[in-house]
Amino acid sequence: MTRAPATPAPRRAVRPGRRPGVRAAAAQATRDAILRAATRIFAKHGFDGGRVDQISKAAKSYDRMIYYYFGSKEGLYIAVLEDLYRRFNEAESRLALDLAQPDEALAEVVRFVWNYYRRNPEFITLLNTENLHRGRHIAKSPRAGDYSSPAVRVLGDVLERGVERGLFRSTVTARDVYLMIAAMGYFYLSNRYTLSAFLGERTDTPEAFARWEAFIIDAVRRAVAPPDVLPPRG
Amino acid sequence: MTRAPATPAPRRAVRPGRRPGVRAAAAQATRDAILRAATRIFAKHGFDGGRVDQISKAAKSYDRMIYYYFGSKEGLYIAVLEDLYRRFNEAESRLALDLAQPDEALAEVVRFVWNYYRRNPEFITLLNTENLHRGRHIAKSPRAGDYSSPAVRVLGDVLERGVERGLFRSTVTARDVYLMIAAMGYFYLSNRYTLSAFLGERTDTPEAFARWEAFIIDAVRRAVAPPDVLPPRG
Amino acid sequence: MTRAPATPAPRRAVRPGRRPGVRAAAAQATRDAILRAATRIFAKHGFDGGRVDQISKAAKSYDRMIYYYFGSKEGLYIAVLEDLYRRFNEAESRLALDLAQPDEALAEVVRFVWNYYRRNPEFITLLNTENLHRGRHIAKSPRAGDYSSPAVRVLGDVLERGVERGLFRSTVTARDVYLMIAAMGYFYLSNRYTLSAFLGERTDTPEAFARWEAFIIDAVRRAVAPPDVLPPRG
Amino acid sequence: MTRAPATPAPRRAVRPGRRPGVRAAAAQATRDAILRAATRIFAKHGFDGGRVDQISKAAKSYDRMIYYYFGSKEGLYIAVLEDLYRRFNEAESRLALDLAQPDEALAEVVRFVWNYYRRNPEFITLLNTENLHRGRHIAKSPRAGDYSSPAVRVLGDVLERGVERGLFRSTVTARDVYLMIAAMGYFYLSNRYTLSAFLGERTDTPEAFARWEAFIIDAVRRAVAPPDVLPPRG
DNA sequence: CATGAATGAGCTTTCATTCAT
DNA sequence: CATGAATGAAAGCTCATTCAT
Repeated sequence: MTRAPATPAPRRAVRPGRRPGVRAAAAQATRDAILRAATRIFAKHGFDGGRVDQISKAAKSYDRMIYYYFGSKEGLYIAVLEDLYRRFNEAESRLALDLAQPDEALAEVVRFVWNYYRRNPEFITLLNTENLHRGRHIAKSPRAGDYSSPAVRVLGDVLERGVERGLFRSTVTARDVYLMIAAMGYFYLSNRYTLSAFLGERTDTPEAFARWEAFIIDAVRRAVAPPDVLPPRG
Repeated sequence: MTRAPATPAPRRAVRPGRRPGVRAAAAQATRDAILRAATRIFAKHGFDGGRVDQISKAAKSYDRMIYYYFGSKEGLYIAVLEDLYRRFNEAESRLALDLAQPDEALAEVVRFVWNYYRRNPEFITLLNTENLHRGRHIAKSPRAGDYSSPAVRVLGDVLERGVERGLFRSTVTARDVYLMIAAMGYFYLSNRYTLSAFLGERTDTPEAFARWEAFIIDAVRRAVAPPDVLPPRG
Repeated sequence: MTRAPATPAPRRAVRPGRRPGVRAAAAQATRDAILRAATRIFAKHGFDGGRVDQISKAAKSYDRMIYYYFGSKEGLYIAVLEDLYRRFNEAESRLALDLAQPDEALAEVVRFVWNYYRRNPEFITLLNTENLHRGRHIAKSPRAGDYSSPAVRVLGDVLERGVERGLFRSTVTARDVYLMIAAMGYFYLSNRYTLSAFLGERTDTPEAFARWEAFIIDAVRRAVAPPDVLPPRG
Repeated sequence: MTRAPATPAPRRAVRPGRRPGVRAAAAQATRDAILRAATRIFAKHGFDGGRVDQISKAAKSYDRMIYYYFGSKEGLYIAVLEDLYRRFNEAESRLALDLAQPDEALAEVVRFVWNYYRRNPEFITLLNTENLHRGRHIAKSPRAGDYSSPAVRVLGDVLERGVERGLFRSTVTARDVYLMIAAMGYFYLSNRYTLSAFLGERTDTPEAFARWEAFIIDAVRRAVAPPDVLPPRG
């Protein structure tokens, strides 16, 4: 008989409608430890480079438990991605802006995104890994559709208010501005190692970071500034 | 251990100071075929995910030849990166701009970078892979220092001319503008798969590409526009 | 990336149209040693019970070589079955009978089958294992159709001659007689271990074997004897 | 080693000398469900191929219960074999023959065995599996000796009566006739999958089954017919 | 008795690499 | 230079079994 590669049904740690007891809490702890370890190791080595036993060891658990809770290496990786998206969305949801000051609120969005990337470097490497795989794994997640960014909506409110007050031009979309913010922060951090070769200088000193943050804010403010402030071509 | 032994001295295909004969030409062809195949496969699967025998098969050669020419899987990967940088720098060097029209020249730089990324998708995935590994491999390349971007210098010339003519502000650096251009193009293409989940829309249609290119050009023009055109904060 | 379970193309040891050199001969020896070891071990422990590393060790080779030559455990098992059928058919083909003495020739067929089973116990256990799996593996063999028994044809000749001479009845088919011969020999040997429990006696002494052989011959002779010799029912 | 520890004392479901209560009945049901599931799965996949958790799942119970009731996988397998023998012996015991008609009674025995095999295919595959293991498991059963076949005794009576009446020859033993009956039925069913390859025809149609049953009956009648009816050799 | 979690050995298979013509 | 065979470590995954409520 050949081995059946069909992934067995993985256990969800806590069943709904049941108060978790001591056992269940311990189980949840095991599951969480594996998930955290996997996040770290997949972020560091990618999906192919991340070894199952490295993860289980880092979680002070056993290979077997990975299959018990997540069904397969891929199942674990998908769970890591889902958790990553969830945490990012949660963080974005907590973003509280003063809409009365659109220009400052805009800067605040930039700072939020930039700082999130800086404080969660695994966010970047995991997304890169997933994009290397052409989104194959996240596509398998049943929750793949739930992850549309709250920040884009918030940013839409900010822009709208700014337009009303004549501070912003009306021809930019929240989507494009959000992408710009994300791009400038993400790329700088994501590609810092190869950038050194291209630029011939350090890009990861506190001063360099601060300078780049200021540059992003400035560029974004200019991008949304009313159109008539731009000089004619030439 | 057979897996990671001391790397033996790899052969360079064509020894300098010797006219290549028929044999040497065949050898060069083999070497090139391997390099091309490796570029494709490492770009698709990453360093860990790319299999040696997949590469040798794709090159219609043999595993053994990879070790003959490149010493090891890592040696091959480094050669791929060097070749990648070299080709990119060559392309940048061919960039001919009309400095008499700084604003148009600036847009031309954006278009060049954006199109290079679009036409060479393996450039992006290979750089991402290398950054995942924290630049570990390219650091081993003896030619690592040679790759500072010609485009940054050219862009410096463009900006300088624009400032002279009062078209650009004098407080932005070529480095920052170049990073901005690169970031906005790179990120959009690199992260297209996960962006779908975040944005809930296609980002890879011809129209979407055209729109984003226009947005980048506009944002960059605004970033370098004289400072006094920006409205006061509020 | 998930592991690709697709079986790679296994090597045939000696390519046609090429005189085997020293290397090829050694390779063939390796392949043969694995095949022999696998025959022994699958016969002893079944397909599931037979361990890959047990086989490679018994063949004084390496696990890896099994995959090199046979692609997978299942591929090896199929090769074992093909070899088993081939050897049996070859042995049957060598069966030389004196058709001038149909009665003696018939007994000779019984002795041949019985002795083949006795001398090749792995033939029985391997067939049993394959039948446990409902013929799943042999069905995958491209040579599955080539194994119709030569002995049935030979037996047909014997019966025909006997009928002509009035020694045998004309209403039995070679197929049925062959099945009878095979059944009585095969079952006795195949089930000898559980038969002990049923019968409460040894069935594997030389005397017991000789007695059973004589009984089969007698029963088969009676089965083909002319119909009018049978007494009426009662 | 966790894999093959000393077998702990398994529980018998219902202790003798105690009226089973509700709990005991539920326990018995669990035990029976496991036994039935195990019979099915060991019959289908053999001992090595049958998975403990496949069995517990099929029985809608838990792995743990198998160890509770049967001590180990092997203990369960032995229980399956014991149950198999017991049921077969019970069925044989229910065999009621009209000794006044020995010839018909003989045919009845053939029909009984043949139909039992046909209706209980797991009987065959489980016996084959046990014979593959050289009777290792059944030898461990404390009840191994109790299973001598009632049918052999009954068959002895039939033959004796037939001899008295001059219908059968006196030189055949009940054992040999029983083996002949068993062999011809068992082999035909057990080896049906590989027989297709040898014979190049279907062996499992209703017509083929009926023909073979008739052939067995005829062959057995001829085997026990008085010796003088056989023609001289030639 | 039932049930979820834990355990660690061992399984099949794959990998990068080297040997020997 | 090319090519088939060999090598051994290690990968992902599964197994029977036990622990602890």
